[in-house]
Amino acid sequence: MCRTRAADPRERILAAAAELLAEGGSEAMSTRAVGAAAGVQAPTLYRLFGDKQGLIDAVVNYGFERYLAEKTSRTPGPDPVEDLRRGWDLHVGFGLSHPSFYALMYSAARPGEAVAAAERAGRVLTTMLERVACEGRLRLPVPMAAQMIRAAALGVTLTLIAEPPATRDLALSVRTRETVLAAITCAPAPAPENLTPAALAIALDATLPDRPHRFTAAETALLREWLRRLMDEPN
Amino acid sequence: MCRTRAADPRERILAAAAELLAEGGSEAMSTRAVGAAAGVQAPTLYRLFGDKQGLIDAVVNYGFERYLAEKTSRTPGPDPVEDLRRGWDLHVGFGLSHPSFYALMYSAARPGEAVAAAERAGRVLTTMLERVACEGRLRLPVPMAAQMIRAAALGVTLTLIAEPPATRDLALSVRTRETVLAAITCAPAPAPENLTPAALAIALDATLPDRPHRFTAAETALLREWLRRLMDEPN
DNA sequence: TGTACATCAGTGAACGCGCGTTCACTGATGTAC
DNA sequence: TGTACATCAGTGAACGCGCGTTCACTGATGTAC
Repeated sequence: MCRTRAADPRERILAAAAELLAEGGSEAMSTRAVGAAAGVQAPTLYRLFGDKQGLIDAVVNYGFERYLAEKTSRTPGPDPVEDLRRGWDLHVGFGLSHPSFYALMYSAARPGEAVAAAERAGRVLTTMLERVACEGRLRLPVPMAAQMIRAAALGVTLTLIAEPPATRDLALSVRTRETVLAAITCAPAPAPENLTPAALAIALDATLPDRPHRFTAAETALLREWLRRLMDEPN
Repeated sequence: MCRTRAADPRERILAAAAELLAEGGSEAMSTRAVGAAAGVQAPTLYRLFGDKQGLIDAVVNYGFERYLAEKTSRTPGPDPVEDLRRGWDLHVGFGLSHPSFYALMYSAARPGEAVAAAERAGRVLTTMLERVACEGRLRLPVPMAAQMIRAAALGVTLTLIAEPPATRDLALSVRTRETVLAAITCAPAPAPENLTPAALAIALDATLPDRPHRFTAAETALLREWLRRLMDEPN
């Protein structure tokens, strides 16, 4: 018996759905089309993924995972700001090479709930920013910095996706990236003048565990409040 | 005969469609629902708007127009950068108060074609930037600056829309706005040190008519090429 | 002023399609005795 | 080792719905003579 298809129907379905999504956008990924392309009857989809939304979530994760896997290792480099730069380019690159996946992941404004893959990417960003903060090189609190980067990268990626590939100009991405990074971070060397109270407060806030050793909950809360007050100090 | 409805069916249909769109998003705006809400049979829609897409375009324009109308006059102020700021806030404000309209206008990634309203807004932005350029205060060529502002505003607006209204923080918008504006423009007073060759080239390029007086087409093209080369001069 | 007719914005009803989903059943696999 | 039975991943076929769209017709309005 020659087997031209993966034995595992789950894998086969995900691959078929991913291809339909890549070729024809989310509209092309109907349950019927997926079933037909994977050589599987409708109830199989429902047993494996619950419902259509479950299938969508699974297939977006599948595409994102595969994109990450084909890229270089995610081990952090020596310069955390350089890591941010690489992460930005990875984000934009994924959007441009998989626009339908990207749209489902980020711009399909389903109320409140984010796709698992997007949340994972968000946590990676937060980790990177905490490393920057620990070096005293972050000018903003981590959540604010993360939100700014994410929003700017989203806008740039969607803008470039909307552009016809012929006129697409990555200069928009590079320029916006550098603008945002410059606004968020300080110079590479932790020069003394960058170790402002604000930068140090941000660094401390990012380093602090949820409940520091020998601190009560109330003390921790007050400390955090003070740190946050310091973050707004002018340079 | 009491008439509780606008006499003009076109107006009635647009109002009904806009309400459906605002309440239930683009899915709720089916031709049948619109017809029922406006008290009109299906063929009337098709005679007035051609097809569903025509209706969508019309209703998005309708919503955008009404939003603009209820805002203050669009007369330019003395400081063109301040106008950019106001325009940014107008953009974000429209997105937050009319998320479904906004999604159709900007993020519904239909291949290539933009909605008329979005194009109009884009032209307003370009005009504002040209005024900034004419004062020698633009660091980037107008199209690049426009694209950066638009991309950043898009990302910020979509991010805030995705946020549940309770945790929405306009600080993201303000911070990103100022970051981008600072990267794009120079100081308010046209201090001599800002009148770099690059800034002046940008100003000249924006001021220049399509075919300057007593210039041939070839001369104009070459001049523009040189100006563009000057724009990349480091500060 | 009155009649015949063209125009056209609307109505009422239906067409056909593709969708997400589910019902009843089959056949292979593993397990208890 | 052999039989009876439970489990469960799959099949084949259908349900019912809402969608965009269109057909054939009506009744009001304006116009020519």
